[in-house]
Amino acid sequence: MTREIPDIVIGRLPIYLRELIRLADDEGKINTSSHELGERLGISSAQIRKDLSHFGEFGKQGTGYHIKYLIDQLREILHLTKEWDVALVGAGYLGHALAHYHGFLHRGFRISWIFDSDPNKIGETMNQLIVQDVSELEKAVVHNNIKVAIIAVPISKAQEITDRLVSVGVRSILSYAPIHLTVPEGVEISYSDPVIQLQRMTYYL
Amino acid sequence: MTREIPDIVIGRLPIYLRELIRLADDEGKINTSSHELGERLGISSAQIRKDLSHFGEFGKQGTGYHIKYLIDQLREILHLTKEWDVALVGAGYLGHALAHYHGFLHRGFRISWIFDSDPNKIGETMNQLIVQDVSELEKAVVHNNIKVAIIAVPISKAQEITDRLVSVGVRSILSYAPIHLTVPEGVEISYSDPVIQLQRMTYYL
DNA sequence: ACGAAACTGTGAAAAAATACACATATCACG
DNA sequence: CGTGATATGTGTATTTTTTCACAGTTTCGT
Repeated sequence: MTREIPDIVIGRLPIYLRELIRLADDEGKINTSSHELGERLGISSAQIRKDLSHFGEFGKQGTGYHIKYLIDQLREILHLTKEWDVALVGAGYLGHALAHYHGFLHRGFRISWIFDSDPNKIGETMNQLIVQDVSELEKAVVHNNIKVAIIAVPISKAQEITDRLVSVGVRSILSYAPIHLTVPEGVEISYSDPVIQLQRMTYYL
Repeated sequence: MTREIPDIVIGRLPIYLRELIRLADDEGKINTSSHELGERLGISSAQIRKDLSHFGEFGKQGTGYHIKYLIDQLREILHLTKEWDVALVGAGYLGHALAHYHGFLHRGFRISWIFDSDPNKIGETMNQLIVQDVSELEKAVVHNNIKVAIIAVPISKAQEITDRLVSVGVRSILSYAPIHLTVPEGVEISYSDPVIQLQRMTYYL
């Protein structure tokens, strides 16, 4: 049972989780089914059941899933039972937007440090946090045992910042720099480049 | 040859394009190979060749690919030979960051309109553009024949804005709202939710 | 108490995506 | 001019992912 679970399955779990929370909190539902969830997400019910079956049996035949219970299970699977401290590198427009984003806190993450190299930005306050000199990066990451970081720096600095983060123990990186980054085995990286997404879609236009 | 090309293949083309441009512009290279490109992107060379072979024969045996030529071909395939006007809906922190992002212009997109519903934001200037009342959305989209939009509004308004965009002809939507949106057949949608990406990675922590 | 309806979890089948491996072409260089 | 090194494009094999379809459980209404 606990063999290697496909990455593609892991990638769908947060989407299930997000929709389940919406079902529970916004619509006050208690139970749901793979069919209902799939309908809402544009995913087949069989796929949802198969995905969940990698981790255990969370539903009940005839009844479906108890939403709160499934949410708890998914949170455990995804290691979201604690709140992860996140280091944000880059305090430009995007860093600013991320610093003020309210969506992290209820979903398992807290931006706890913001770094920049621009002397004009260092010392500035962003949503309660003071922008730190990026030269303090390693010290802060080690000292606070940070495992998760977000990179919002220019292309030219992205690989260097990545290397520095990895060197002090960061193992999950979300990068907004439009460039492929090289990381060692065991470090997860995820990209967000709006242009890549738009370009994919214009193919169909 | 011109049968249906898998979406997953289309999704990789912009990544190839981005790296090729980097190879040409930043490193001054003239030629490359599927091996070199794959090495840099963490993709197998066979996959790159197979992907490209869906569209034609762009390389030369023994030599590889002429970068500029391949860039041009990819731009044609992805319909990036013209510049797409983009409507940005939502002028909050994120909309602000997107409005100021310099990465669109050289890669085929121009944010041409920004909309918001907040009277305090309407009329404000953002990177040369004046924030418009969202009630003008339909008129502007139709009048300027806009096909591409970016949504940076709260969850509660995302589906409504999506429906309105679609109703006036928008067919490619990039949404930053953390919610699944329903669109009719023939409309492409792409999501960006940093939390989903982070949650996927914490599984491995 | 019982039949119909609504579900799950899962082997097995089907489909899709990736990797292999090789015939063939080009180039550099002696 | 010939040889070795380097590459492509692609048919085929392999692997991965998705879908099918059904036995079995639960609930509900009567």
